Amino acid sequence: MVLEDAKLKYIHTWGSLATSWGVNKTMAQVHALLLVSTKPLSAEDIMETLQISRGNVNMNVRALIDWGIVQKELVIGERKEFFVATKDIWELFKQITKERKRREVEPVLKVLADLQEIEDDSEEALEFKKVLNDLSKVTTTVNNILDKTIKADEHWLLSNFTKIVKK
Amino acid sequence: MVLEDAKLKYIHTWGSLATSWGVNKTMAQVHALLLVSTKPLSAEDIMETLQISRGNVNMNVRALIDWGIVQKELVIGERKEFFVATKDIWELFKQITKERKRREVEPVLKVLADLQEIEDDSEEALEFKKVLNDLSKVTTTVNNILDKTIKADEHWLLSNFTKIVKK
DNA sequence: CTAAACTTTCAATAATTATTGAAAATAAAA
DNA sequence: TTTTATTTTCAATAATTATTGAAAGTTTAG
Repeated sequence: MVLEDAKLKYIHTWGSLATSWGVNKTMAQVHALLLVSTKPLSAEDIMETLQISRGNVNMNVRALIDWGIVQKELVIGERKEFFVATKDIWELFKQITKERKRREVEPVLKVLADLQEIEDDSEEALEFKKVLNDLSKVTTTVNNILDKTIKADEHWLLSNFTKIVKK
Repeated sequence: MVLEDAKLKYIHTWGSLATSWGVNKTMAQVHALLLVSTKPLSAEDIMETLQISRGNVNMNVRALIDWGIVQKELVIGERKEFFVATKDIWELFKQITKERKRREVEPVLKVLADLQEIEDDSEEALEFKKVLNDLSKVTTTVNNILDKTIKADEHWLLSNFTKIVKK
C-alpha cells in the first residue's frame, strides 16, 4: 500500500468507527485528515480530498475548533483560513475526554441528583432511589477518574497505570 | 413529583442521553425501564409502558441480552417470557465496559496495527507512522485501564482511584 | 467608498437509522 | 396431531440526522 492510500484508508476507517461513539462521520474524517496532513489545509483542500460541500466543511471544522482539537493557522501571503489539528495525541485525548466529560457525564450527574429529590418513602421508592444512588456513585467515580486523567501528564498516567495494570 | 413520574422521567432522560454515546434511544429506555422495575416484565408490559411495537421490543431486548445486561426470567404459571436487568450497577458498568472494549476499542487497535505495515521511509511516511504509533499507544493504555477495571471489584476500584484522585 | 475573496447560514434534500406490523416460524397445550 | 400462544423476522415506512448549495454576511484590497 502506498502512503496516500494508507492515509485515505485511515481517514475512512476513522469515520466509520466514529459512528459507534456518537460522533458525526464527516467530523471524524475531517479531523483525521488534518491529523495526518503535514501542512495546514484550507476549506478547499478539505472539500476536494473528502469530496464534501463547502457548508459541510465549514460546520465540521467549526465543531472541531469548538472541541478544542483543531486550530486556525495563518499562512503568509494567503487570504483564506487554514486549519491544523493538535498533533500531540496525548493532548488530543485529554481534550476530547475533557469535553465529553463536560458535555455528557456531568449532565448525567445533574439529572440523577434532581431525580433523587422525590419525596416518597414507600418500599418501591426506596428501591428506585437506591438504583439512582448507585448510578450516581459509579458515575462520580468515573468522573473523578476522568478529572485526574485530564490533569495528569502523559508520563505520570502511563507509569501509574502500568503499575496498577500489572498488579 | 410522584414515583411513577420520576421513573418515567428517568427512562426518557436516559433515552436522550444514550444518543450522544452512540446507543439507540429505545434500547436505553427499555434497559432503564427494566432497571427500575421491581418485577420481571413481559414484551407486552414494555410495549405498553414505552408505547412501542412488538418488533421493536423484541429487537432491543435481544440486543440487551446480547450485551449481557438483561436476562430472561421464568415466571411460574406464565407461558410467555419475562425480562429483568442486572440490578448491580457496578456489575452493569463492568459489563458495558467489557462489551464496548471488545466491540469498539480492540478493532481500533487492529486497524492501527494494520496501517503501520506500510513500507515507505519517506519523511512524510515516517510522520504518518508516528501519528499512528501515538494513537496506538494511547489506545493501548486506555485498553489496559479498561481491562483492569473489568477485573477489579468495586471496593478495590473506588479505594484505589480515590487515592489517585486525591493525590 | 466598491469590488472581490472568502465565510457563514439555513431551507431544501438526501442519506441513514429506527420502527412498525403483519406474516412466518416456533413452542406449548389440548 | 391440531390448535393456540408466543416470538421472530423483515420489507415497508417513518423519523432522525447529515449534507448540499446558493444567498446573505463579512472581511480585506484596491
